[in-house]
Formats: sequence, structure tokens, C-alpha cells
Amino acid sequence: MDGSVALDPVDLRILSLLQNDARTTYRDLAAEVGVAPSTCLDRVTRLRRSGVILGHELRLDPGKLGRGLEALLLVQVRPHRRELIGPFVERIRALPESRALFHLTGPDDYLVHVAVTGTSDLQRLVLDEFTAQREVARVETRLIFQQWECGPLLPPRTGAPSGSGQVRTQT
Amino acid sequence: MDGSVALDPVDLRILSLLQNDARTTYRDLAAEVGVAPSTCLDRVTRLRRSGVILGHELRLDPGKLGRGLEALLLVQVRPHRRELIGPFVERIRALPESRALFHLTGPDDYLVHVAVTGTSDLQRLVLDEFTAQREVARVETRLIFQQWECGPLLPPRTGAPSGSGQVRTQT
DNA sequence: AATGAAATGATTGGTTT
DNA sequence: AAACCAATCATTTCATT
Repeated sequence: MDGSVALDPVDLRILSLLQNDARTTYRDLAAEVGVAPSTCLDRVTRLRRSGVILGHELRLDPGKLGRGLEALLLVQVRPHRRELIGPFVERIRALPESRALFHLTGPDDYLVHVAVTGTSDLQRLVLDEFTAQREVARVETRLIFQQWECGPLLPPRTGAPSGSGQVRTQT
Repeated sequence: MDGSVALDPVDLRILSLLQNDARTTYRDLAAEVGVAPSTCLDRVTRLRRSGVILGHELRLDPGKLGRGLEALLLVQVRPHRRELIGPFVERIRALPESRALFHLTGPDDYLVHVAVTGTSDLQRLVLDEFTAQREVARVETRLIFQQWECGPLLPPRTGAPSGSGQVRTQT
């Protein structure tokens, strides 16, 4: 039972609305889904406690912060052993240019999403923070032309819904 | 002057705090940065209007929503022409599995971040929504072992700060 | 940019279904 | 057990300095 959460249509509706605007008031939420504001609070509190809602984030425009160029770096870390990749991950996460980091299957071990001021800043980053490190065997740089958020994130459509209107999901 | 924003230390402090928790109250914000709550409201309103703050987002746990497997798909779209890539982008953005989409330089035209229920769901997605499409020349699938958010996103350190304490940034 | 008052929203406890 | 209502409390917002 640890990682499983039951979500009814009200929960899903609330999540969907909050994904559009996380600051929607409980009053507005209540009006949209047709329950009382206090019930909405209840639901959201439960969703936070159950770990479905991880947090409330501010989305910023990197360009407006002077980081007008973004890129994805595909990185091979060799040898790929815990005592090397642990410090590597922590070092990359601490860089002010890093936005996100993925540990992957496939020929490239990591993908790093970075935001920089321009190409010279990117060159500096690659040379000083990546290829200069002994454990970094290879870096491939892909510039980002454009990016889109998708969503909202919803549970998968279940082929055969059970008798109740509930969707049971599992970690 | 269009895309440029001036940020003083108070703005930076506020942004940093809100990136930790976007629901921090103006009262708490004020206490931390040492100005009045109304001033914080002023600052945040200006930051939203100037486009530095794009929005307030809810961060959800895909695993808790029944999407316990995530992957990055590297996709070639050929021929790479506007009349093909426009519909492709819209189609991918509309998939419930899509979390983010990037248009890139390099051998792969697009990178798609997806969240699925498991490997069979991923196989279905790749076969039915990607390789089945005429314009998709190639798909490479990389599973995500683990991922990290980095941050907070801050303006680049300026080598030689001007007389004032302000950081002028540009899009 | 601060103050303080007015408006709005969040939260709680008791009650009902 | 979950939802509602109404009262309380906190926060946001605005006019003013």
C-alpha cells in the first residue's frame, strides 16, 4: 500500500486546475468542481501528504534573467562507478547554469539541461566544468531552439474501469 | 529596452526564496528580506508583469499518478520542414504521456520527455505515436534512472559589477 | 517604500449526511 | 469517513503618506 494513491474525479479535477495555476484559491477551486472550499482544502492537504503533490514551484524565464541560451549536454562518465558518479552528480547540480539532470540508459550516461548567457559562456562551461574533469569521457552539446511544457500530467487511462469511479494508481 | 529587466538584491532574494517554496507568504518574504509585505507584493507583481516570473506551477510525482517509468525519446523528423514539424509538435504536446518537448540542433531534431506506466506502455507509445507516423524517420529511447532539479535559477555572475548594486540582464 | 485599514482568502470545529 | 457551514484568523491589497 505504500506507494499507491486512490484518486477520485474530484481529486483529478483539482489537480488539473492547479496545474494550470497553482495559486487558484480554494474558493475558485470549489466553485469549479462543485464542492465546498473546506473540502478542497481537505483534498489538497491529503494530496500533499500522500506525495502526489511534491511542491509549489515558480517558473521563471531564463532569458529575462540573462540566460538567453539553453542547451542539453550528453555526457559519458567513465568509469561508471558509484564513487565517481556521486560526486559528479553533486558537482553538476551545484552549477548555477544547471537546470535539470538525468541519469540515463544508453550510450550517454547523463543529460544536463543548462541555461547560459551565450555561446562563449557555454564553451567555458563545457571546457571548464565538463571536459576538464577526469571522469568525463565525452560531452555532446545540443542547442535548444525552442521548448514546450506539456501537460497536465494525469493518470493513465485505464482500459477497463472498475465499478466505482475511482482510479487506483501505483508507484 | 524591450526584453531587459533590472533586478536589485531584494528582487534576487525574493526570487530565490520563492523558488524554494512558491507559496511563501508576503509576510514571511518581508521578514526574510527586511522590507514591508506590501513592498514584496509590489516586487512580485512587477516581476510577473516584466515576464521574469512566468507562472506558479504544481510539481507532481508521476509515479504516484501511475506513471512510474520515464524516458527521453530522441526523434528525427524528416523532411524537417515547417508544414510537417508544426503538426508534429502539436500532436506530441497533446499526448498525455508527454511532459516536455525540445527542438534541438544536432542529429536528433526533437527530444521528448515522457512518463508512462511501464515498458509495455512505452513500447505502445513509440510504435503507435512515433514510428507509425510518416514524418518520424527515427526514434531512440533512453530510460531515465533518476532525475534531479537543479537551481535556483539566478542571473549570471557579472565579472565587473557597475557602481550600483543592480544587475542588468537582457533577453 | 512603509503604514494601517479594508477586503479577501485560508483554516478550523461543530454538525450533517 | 467525508462534506458542509459558519466563524475565526491570517494574508493580501490599496489608499495614503
